[in-house]
Amino acid sequence: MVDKDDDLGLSLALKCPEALPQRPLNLFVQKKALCSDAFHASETRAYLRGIDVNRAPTMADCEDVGVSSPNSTISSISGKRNDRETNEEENENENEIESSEEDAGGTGDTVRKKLRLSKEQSAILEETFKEHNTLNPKQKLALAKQLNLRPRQVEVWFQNRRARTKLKQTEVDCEYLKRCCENLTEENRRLQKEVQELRTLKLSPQLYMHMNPPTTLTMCPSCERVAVASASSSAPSPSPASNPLAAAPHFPLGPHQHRPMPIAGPWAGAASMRHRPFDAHGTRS
DNA sequence: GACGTACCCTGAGTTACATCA
DNA sequence: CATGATGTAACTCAGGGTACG
Repeated sequence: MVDKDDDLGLSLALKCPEALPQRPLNLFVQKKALCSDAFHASETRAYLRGIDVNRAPTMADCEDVGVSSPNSTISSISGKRNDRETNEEENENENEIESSEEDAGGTGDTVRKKLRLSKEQSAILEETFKEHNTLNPKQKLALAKQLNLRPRQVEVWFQNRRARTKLKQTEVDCEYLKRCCENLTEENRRLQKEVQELRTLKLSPQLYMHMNPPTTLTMCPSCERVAVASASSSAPSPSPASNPLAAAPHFPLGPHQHRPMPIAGPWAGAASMRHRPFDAHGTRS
């Protein structure tokens, strides 16, 4: 088994939250020992009712009574591989704890009490989690001993803590993506507006009739296209109007400027003006 | 080496209790 | 005091990895 000691800092770098694995429902997968555990679940719960978990755990509370998920010692006790080193240590830990028959449900009442970890316990758990967000069995036992909790409780705490961390990271990522989306929307709006202004200019003959006649053809170094009328009006290639983001590189704000070209006609003028700098009102500078 | 089985661990989702406004 | 919202301990289930025969 992989030793988790050296793995995992605190950061769960969930950089792609939407890529979370989708679980296919596979009813045919053979699962060991789960049926019996599931079967006992309700009994277990009923059995648990009346146990005060806000005290030091007792033998009666411990996993070997049946209060556990399939991960716990229930399945491991009969385990083939029998990492009994672990279980022995767990039992040893559990044996330190006094048994309390009455707490174990003498009344048969059905109340699942819930442990509230003390501030000190929480602080220690948090500290440990910062160091490594998963625990190997030895660490788990040591921590359980230190906190006077059952190993299972430490295990559950780490599971839930990882889940919370991941959830938080997902929220952060969502927020970030939301802002990206807003920025892009704003950029899109701005470019659409720019296109609209260019179209307006194109339809105003007096604007371009007074232009100085261009003397040379120009070519955009980015797209390598000469600003020819037919190309600008009918070519299917991306234009600022249809794809502002894709066209953005063709509208550099800095050194990328073009000289006018000697083409007559409204669209020709517009085509050449396409690469001319405009002020905020869409007029030529 | 491939295969089947048993076990262990973890993530995801859910439940239920405790606490607080 | 009752109630809804929220936080979280504990649980169930499914899947992946490993050991072993």
